[in-house]
Amino acid sequence: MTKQSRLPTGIREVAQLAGVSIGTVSNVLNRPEVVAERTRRRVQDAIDRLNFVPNRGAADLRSGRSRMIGLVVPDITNPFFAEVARGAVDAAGESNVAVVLCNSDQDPAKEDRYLDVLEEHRVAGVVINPLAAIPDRLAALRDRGSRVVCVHRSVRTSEFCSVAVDDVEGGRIATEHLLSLGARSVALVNGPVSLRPCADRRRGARQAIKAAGLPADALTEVTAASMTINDGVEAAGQLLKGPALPDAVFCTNDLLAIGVTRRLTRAGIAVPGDVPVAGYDDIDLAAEATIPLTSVGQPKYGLGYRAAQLVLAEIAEDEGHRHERVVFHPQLTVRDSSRR
Amino acid sequence: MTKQSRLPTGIREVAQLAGVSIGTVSNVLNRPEVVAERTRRRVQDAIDRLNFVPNRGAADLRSGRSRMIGLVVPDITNPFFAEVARGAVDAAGESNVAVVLCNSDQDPAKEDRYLDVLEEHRVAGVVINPLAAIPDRLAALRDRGSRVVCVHRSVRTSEFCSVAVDDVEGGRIATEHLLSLGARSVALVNGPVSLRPCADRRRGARQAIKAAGLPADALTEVTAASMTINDGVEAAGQLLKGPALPDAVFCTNDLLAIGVTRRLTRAGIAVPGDVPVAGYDDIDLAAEATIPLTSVGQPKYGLGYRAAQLVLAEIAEDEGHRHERVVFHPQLTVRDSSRR
DNA sequence: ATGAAAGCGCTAACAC
DNA sequence: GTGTTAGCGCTTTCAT
Repeated sequence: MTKQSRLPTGIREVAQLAGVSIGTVSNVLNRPEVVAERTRRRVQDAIDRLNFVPNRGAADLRSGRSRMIGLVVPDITNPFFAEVARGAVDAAGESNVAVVLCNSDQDPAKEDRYLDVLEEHRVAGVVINPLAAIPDRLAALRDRGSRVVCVHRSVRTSEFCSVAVDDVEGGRIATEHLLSLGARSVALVNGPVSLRPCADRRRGARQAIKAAGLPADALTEVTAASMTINDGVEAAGQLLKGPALPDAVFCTNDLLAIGVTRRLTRAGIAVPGDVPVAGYDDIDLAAEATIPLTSVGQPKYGLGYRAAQLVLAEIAEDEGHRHERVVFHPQLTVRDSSRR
Repeated sequence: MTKQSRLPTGIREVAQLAGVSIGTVSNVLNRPEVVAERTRRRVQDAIDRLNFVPNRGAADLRSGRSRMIGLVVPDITNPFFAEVARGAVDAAGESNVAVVLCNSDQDPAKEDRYLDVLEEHRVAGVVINPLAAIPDRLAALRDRGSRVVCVHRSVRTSEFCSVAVDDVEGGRIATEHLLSLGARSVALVNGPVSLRPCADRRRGARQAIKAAGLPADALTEVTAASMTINDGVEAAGQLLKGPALPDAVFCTNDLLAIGVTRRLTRAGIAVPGDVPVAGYDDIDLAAEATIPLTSVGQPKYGLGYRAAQLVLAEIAEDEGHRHERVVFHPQLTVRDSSRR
């Protein structure tokens, strides 16, 4: 361990020890190629000996740049957003950019408070999963100099870069898979269609039915109030009370699917033997369930990673930037719940 | 939307519009009580009209303070640390302190790189789940002016504040619970005892056995190479091959417990009827398993929240601080897997 | 109660 | 190639 001087060592002490000016030290820090090899080494030695760590805040202040971005998610405790965060932090880390984590909790007031904090810190950019109603706030943020990219929520305007995954496609491939198993009728166990993802996934399911040449009523719908395992159990109850069981069940999230599977199994209906089931999101629980669940996965890590990349690129481009709308493709993982 | 001046508005433009000096503006920002009500209002008006947002970085630079802390966890994707992070971010948020998220990935090199970044940003403090070997690095960080508190890992020295949960106690209460069900022998399905938590939980289990007046060999041990569901399945296989089944099984994590339960059930052994099972960590999967799992839970959110509080307190105390070692108590949640 | 002035640690022209 | 100098936007004495 090197001896520490009590006062934080700064660029000038490095300069003094190396016998150069502070400007030169700054140069070896930021544009090493411009300084003579010999001096560069001497300065580097001083830096090492003094254990000097440059003050990024001071540099940022002076240069007008910033080595920080903000990440605003509803809740880092949600595994989906934990993955997104991981991707974003990794991407930022590669450029030595720090990520400030904010949880909006679906609460506009909280979101606003955190955006204020990010603004005060003059972050170079923000990756955000925005609440529906906040486009103006985001525009203001951008006008203040922070680049903004939206993740996993389609923004009407093309004012920002955004990255999302195609839910219509997800609904389609899940349903196609079920149909490929020979199903002629499928039940859609859905959450509130007021939620964009639920509406989109349904749209995809309908497309698949239609494309298969089946009548529209080959797709029956059960709508759950929310999207928990218990809601799935209840939904399956409805299915069981109906006139005829569907040939297959597509649930728009995994918890619903697990609930449905449990209820069906308990009623003596074999999954997948009698009725194959597919879910959505591919949460950990899907793979680890008693009957491993077929599910549509989203490239969560990729979402975050790409979003951070976009924001970093936009920062680097420094004016003259065309917004990009990246759309990822969901991916179907077939497991026992739909294996014949 | 208020009109934006193209150039970011600063304290001086506020001063000009309000007809006061910049010093006064600074005062209404930081010590409102010291400025006359009338002036305060005028300045506040100007701030609002100009939509002025103070530059925290500049303020920090000048004042030597900092409104940021770092959070270093192995992996935010791990639900345990996601909860910890949530707690830390919430606590920091209450003091309007930004949290920079870092994932060390159990990789000393990465941890080191992130600590460098935090150092460059001159964060006021760091909440960290440190790798075993890094005390010196932490000391250096602290000497550089950042307060450091360790979370969920006992640090030998009392050089830092730390917050952790008592694993010995956790092992004890789980085992006591199993014994209270009438078990006279229990199998401990453990991970590598080179891991501190595994060793501690075993110690707790032994304490419980001893306290119940049972011979030491009433506790049999199976050690798994790692701690997944599959390892649990295998461990249960060993149990089944043994001369006699134990009266109960305590697994030092939930995945092991789920694997054990599956294997036992498949072998016709009823859980909890024939053999009650308890796990550890109380992950989501525990409650949602086919047979909901009894498990020892840790106050993850609390760990993070308290850790951040400690670091903020230490920052505020500004010298003359006695390090605190906070120990949380684990809590047993009884579910079907051990319900008679 | 307010204003004037001196920096915080660094970068970026610009001279030499 | 290197040194000088003027700030970045703000806080903080110290006068007034």
